[in-house]
Amino acid sequence: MTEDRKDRDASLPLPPDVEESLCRSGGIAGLVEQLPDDAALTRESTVHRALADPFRLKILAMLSVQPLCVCVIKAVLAIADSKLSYHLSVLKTAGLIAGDQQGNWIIYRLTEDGAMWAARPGNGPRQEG
Amino acid sequence: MTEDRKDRDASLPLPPDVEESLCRSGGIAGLVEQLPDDAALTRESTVHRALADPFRLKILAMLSVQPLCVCVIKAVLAIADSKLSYHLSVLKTAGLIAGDQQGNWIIYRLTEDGAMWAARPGNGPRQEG
DNA sequence: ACTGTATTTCAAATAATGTTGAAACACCAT
DNA sequence: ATGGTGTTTCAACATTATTTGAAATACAGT
Repeated sequence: MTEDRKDRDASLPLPPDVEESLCRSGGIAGLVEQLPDDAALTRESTVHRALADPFRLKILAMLSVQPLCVCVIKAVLAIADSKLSYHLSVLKTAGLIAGDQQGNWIIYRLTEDGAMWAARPGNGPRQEG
Repeated sequence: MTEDRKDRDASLPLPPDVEESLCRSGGIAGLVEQLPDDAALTRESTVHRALADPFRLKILAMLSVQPLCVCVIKAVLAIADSKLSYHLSVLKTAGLIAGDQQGNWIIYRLTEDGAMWAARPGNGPRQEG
């Protein structure tokens, strides 16, 4: 399929170390083949963006303990309703949490994805090292 | 130390399910104790922010194969020099990559942290399922 | 229907991040 | 020193994310 794997490096001058190991990787074409496709990268960057905020990480950590209604989360975070709602919507849109209505309340819980991202090195209770 | 663990939930009305399991978690105070501290959350959100971009994830994936000079990364990403430099600086600032000068080139590689974050579910080569 | 509580939505203001092209810097070879 | 190549920095601009307070929605009890 790819006709000229190694030839493509020939077009640009490289430091010796890189040239050698790149050659072993199958040249630039070989390197590219080992990368995730763009859709996967976009999907993953979306999750990271959703996790790129301390409030949201804290929400995830809380839900990691147990499902909670908004009012408890609000009591812990001590932020305005609308602000909390915004952060919840970011997490929900990213597919990390889901809310189930129960009477007057909405109880949020981790989704399968959310649980996967919450259970991660550096996410243990309290400081890590 | 914490004098009134369970009393604090008494102040706010909760859905029965949440109230019960929250009680088992030691009330709101008990829940809070299980959360990472703010410094840890901030630190982690910083890493996620650095990973919240497809270009940067692709760079990380590339360096996960082998160390590379900027010109090779540029050839794969096909973006302007200054743009690439910006994204490299974000990753470098987050402590995920480091650059070693070698003659005219700068060769970037994953740091220990970078390798840890690059080796992650959903980061395998090509689509995941 | 009406009230009260829990939560979300909206639009406007602010802040943070990403992009661009030009200029600067660092290094090697001459 | 000069010139060429690889890479970064800068400032202006464009885009996107976050915060805020007010208004809206949804539900339960009366």
